[in-house]
Amino acid sequence: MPQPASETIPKKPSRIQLRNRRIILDAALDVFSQHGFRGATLDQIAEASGLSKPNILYYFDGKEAIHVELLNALMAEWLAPLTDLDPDGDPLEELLGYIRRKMEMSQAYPRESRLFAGEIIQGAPRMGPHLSAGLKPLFDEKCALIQGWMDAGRLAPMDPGHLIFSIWAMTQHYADFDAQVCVLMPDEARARDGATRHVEQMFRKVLTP
Amino acid sequence: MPQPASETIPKKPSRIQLRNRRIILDAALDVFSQHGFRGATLDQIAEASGLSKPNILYYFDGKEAIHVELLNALMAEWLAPLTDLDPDGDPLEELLGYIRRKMEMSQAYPRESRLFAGEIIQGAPRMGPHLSAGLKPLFDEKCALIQGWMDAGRLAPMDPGHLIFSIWAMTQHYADFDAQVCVLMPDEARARDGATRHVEQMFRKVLTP
DNA sequence: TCGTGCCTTGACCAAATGGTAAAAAACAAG
DNA sequence: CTTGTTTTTTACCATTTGGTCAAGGCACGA
Repeated sequence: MPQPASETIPKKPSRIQLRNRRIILDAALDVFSQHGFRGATLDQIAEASGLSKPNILYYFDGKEAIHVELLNALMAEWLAPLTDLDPDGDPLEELLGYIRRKMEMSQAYPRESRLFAGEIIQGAPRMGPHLSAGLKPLFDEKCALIQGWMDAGRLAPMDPGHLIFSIWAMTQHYADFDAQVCVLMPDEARARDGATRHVEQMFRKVLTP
Repeated sequence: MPQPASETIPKKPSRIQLRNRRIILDAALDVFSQHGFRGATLDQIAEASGLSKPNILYYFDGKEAIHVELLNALMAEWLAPLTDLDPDGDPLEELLGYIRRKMEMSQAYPRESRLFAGEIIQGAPRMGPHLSAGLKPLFDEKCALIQGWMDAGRLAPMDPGHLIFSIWAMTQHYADFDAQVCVLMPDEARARDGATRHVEQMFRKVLTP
C-alpha cells in the first residue's frame, strides 16, 4: 500500500490559499461579529474581503464552515490566559495578571469578543461541544486551584466559579457594549484607561483576604 | 373644523387588537432575543404567535416596527431601577438595593436582557437616539449623585461611571451568558442563588469606605 | 336579522440569499 | 511554448424572506 486507503490527503496549502483564507476569515470576523451568524451574508463577506462570492466558496465549504473555523481559532486564543494561571505563583498577583491580560485582549480584539458573545447569547448552537469539552475541564481545574488558595487563607473566601464569571463579565463588557460605553462616556481616555484601572482596583479589594 | 386637520386620530384599540399585539410582541421577543434582528424572520414570529404572517403585518407596520416597539418598552422598564436611586437614602443600601433589583430583573426577564445585549453588540443601530436622549442624562445624573456620596466619604472613592458599568456587566452576564453558565455550573441552585449572593457581597466590599 | 366595518387568510411577488457548474484566466513545471 | 493544475469569474438556480392584495369570515350594534 503506497498510499493509505480511505484517508484524506492533507496536501499542504499554497501561499495563495494561505493568504486568501486569512483574508476571508478576517473579513468574515468583521461581518459575523457585527451581524451574528444568521444576520451575516456571504455577499457581505465577499465585499469586505474583496473576493467574489464563488471564490469564497472555493476556499470554504460554506457559510457555516467559516463561522466554525472562526470559533475554533477563537477558543484557543481565548483560553490561553486562564491556562497560564500558575499554581506556584502569588495568588493575588496571578489573578490580577489574568484580569489585566483579559482587559488587554478585549481591547485589542473586540471583534472576537463580540463574535463569542453573540454566539453564547443565541444559546451557543455551534459551540456546545467546545464549551463542554474544551472550557469545562479548564474551568473546573482553575476553580479547584483558586479554592485551594482561598482555603489556605491567601485570598478572600468566595465561590471561585462566580469569581471567574465576575472577571469575564467585567472584561468582556467593555468590548461587547462598546457602543453603549462610547455614548455614556465620550471621554475616550477615561473610558479606556479608566476601565483597566477600575477593574484591577476593584478586584484587588475584593480578593485581598 | 369638526376634526383637526392633518393629525392622526388615535382611535382607541379594540380588545382583540390589544390582545393580539401583546401576543405578537411576546412571540417576537422570543425570536428576536434568540436570533437578533436580522436573524429573526417574520415566519418564525408568526409560528411562535400562532398568527398568520399577513395578520402580523396587519397589526404592525413591518418587522422593524415590531423590533422598535420592543426596544421602546424595554428601555422604560430597564431604566426604572436606576431612576429610583434615592439621594436621601443610605448610599450603600441604595446601591446594593439597585444591584439586587438588577439581578432579579435579569433572572426574571432574560429575553429582554438578551434583546438589549444583542442590539448593543451590533452597534445599537436602532437605539442610538434612545441611548443619547434617554439613558445618557440619567446616567450623568446618577454619576453625579454617586460622586457626591463618595466626596462625602460615605462610599469608597472610585469612578462612578465605571462603577455603574461594573454593576451592569455583572448583572447582565448571568442573563446573557446563560448558556455558558449552565454548562460550567450545572448545579442550578448554586448558579442562581449563588450569583445574587456573590454579586451583592462583592459590591458591598468594594463600596464600603 | 342584517349590514358595516374590523379581522383573517390564501395566493402571490420581487428581492435577497446560500450555493453550483462550467468555462476562462492565471500560474507553474517541463 | 506547452501542458496540467490551481484560481477566478460569469451565469445561473432553488429557496427563503419581507411584504402586498383582494377576497372571505366574523363580531357587533341597530
